[in-house]
Amino acid sequence: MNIHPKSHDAYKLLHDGILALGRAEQQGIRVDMDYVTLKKEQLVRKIARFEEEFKKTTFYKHWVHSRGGKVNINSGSQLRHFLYDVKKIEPAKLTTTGEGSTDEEALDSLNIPELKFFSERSRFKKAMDVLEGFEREQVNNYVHPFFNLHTARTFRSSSDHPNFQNIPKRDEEIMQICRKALFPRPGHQLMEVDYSSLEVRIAACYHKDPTMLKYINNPASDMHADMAKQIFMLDKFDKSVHEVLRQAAKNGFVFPEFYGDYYKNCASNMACKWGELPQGTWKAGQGIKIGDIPLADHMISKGIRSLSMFENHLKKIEEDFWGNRFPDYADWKDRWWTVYKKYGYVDLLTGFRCSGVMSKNDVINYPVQGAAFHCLMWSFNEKDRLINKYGLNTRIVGQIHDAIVLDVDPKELNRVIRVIRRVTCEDLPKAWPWIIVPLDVAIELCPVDKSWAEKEKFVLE
DNA sequence: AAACCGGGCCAC
DNA sequence: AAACGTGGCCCGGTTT
Repeated sequence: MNIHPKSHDAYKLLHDGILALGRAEQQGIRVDMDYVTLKKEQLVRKIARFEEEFKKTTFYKHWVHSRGGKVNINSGSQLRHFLYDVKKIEPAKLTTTGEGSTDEEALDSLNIPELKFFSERSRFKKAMDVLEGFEREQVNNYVHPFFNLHTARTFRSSSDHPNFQNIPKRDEEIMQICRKALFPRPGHQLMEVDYSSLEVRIAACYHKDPTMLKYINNPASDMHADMAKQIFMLDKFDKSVHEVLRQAAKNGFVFPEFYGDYYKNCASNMACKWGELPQGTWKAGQGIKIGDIPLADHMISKGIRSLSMFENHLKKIEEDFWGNRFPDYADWKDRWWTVYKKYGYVDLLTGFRCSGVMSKNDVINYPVQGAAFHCLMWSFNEKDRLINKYGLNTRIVGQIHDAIVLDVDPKELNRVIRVIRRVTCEDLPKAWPWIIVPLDVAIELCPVDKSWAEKEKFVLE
């Protein structure tokens, strides 16, 4: 892995970047330590309650008995041994080294109700870890997350102490607990600017697939809804009614396929993890409603009567996906792999070079992931330069791969939004002509003096 | 006691 | 060919 020897721009991007990121690190994000102290006390009690309930179960008592009285509730290997060696349950899922898995999904499919206390405990334990991280790293009520440009194989960034790039978001309750700790400076407001579907758009700059370019250029079109229609065999697709199916198609098929997954994994994952599909058994009456009909009945009526039939169905859809829908994208993947095998490296559109031992999936993913982040980095640098040039009180405080987080002076709000839209969506494509797709950002804003949990969509009037 | 590793889980 | 890409952190368990 190295930088393309001819690319001065690539050096400059990182040199400017490390300075701009350093200023964000120095700025920091305010932590409400009174809240952290109070919330930690509540969490200690909450975690203890789940633990007590769990310890009352016969499942736990058997576990303790099997070990002669000593169980560590945090020990996955002890749980694994008890489930798969002592009780001789067939693991629903294996780890990479072939052991029985004890992750939430695996435990769920064992249908052991007592384990619910265990998984609930884990959720709040996670929140506890995040708050303890903030507490440990704060100095005078500010955390200063580090942003590294020298650690990721893809030329992305990483963050640590504390990691600003993996604070819980999707589990609403856990998100609230964690993000209620983070505040702007007094009198200011936090703002997040996200590039919309950045990796998909940057991938299109490499492969230039006409169908994908059409999807990107036409905001009324919807690739994931189209795939949901095809996968679930629906003639018409009402997005508001079928949002669950759209998400299932997006997260269970389209993105995994882009990353290099294939139909077999997609089929079994979709059947149990996404879209509330029936658990592989395809029993009539199961699943969400399509009109008045449960999804399972709908699929059965279309001739998909079992998981293996669904697998075969997805196999055909995959062939159509790469063979007919995005053939130029598929060609690009093959070409890229051929180039790597011949020369031993692939070059990013941003002047960097990935070399070393890579799989085919690596070869198609690294350049996209890296170049997408570099778009963010360029915008970050330019925004930082303008804040300094104009002498604003607003500060950039962090970055999450395709998003910038700012601590905004409300008096400067309109100006900041204007500048950031111009920099991210207009100036960047002018600076980098290889960007042949429109870029778009979504802005979220917290009220003045409110925490990061209070983010709301900001709509330009 | 430190170093290392696998597994799990959070983010994009 | 290969079979989901990139990170960081916590934890238990083992090796050094």
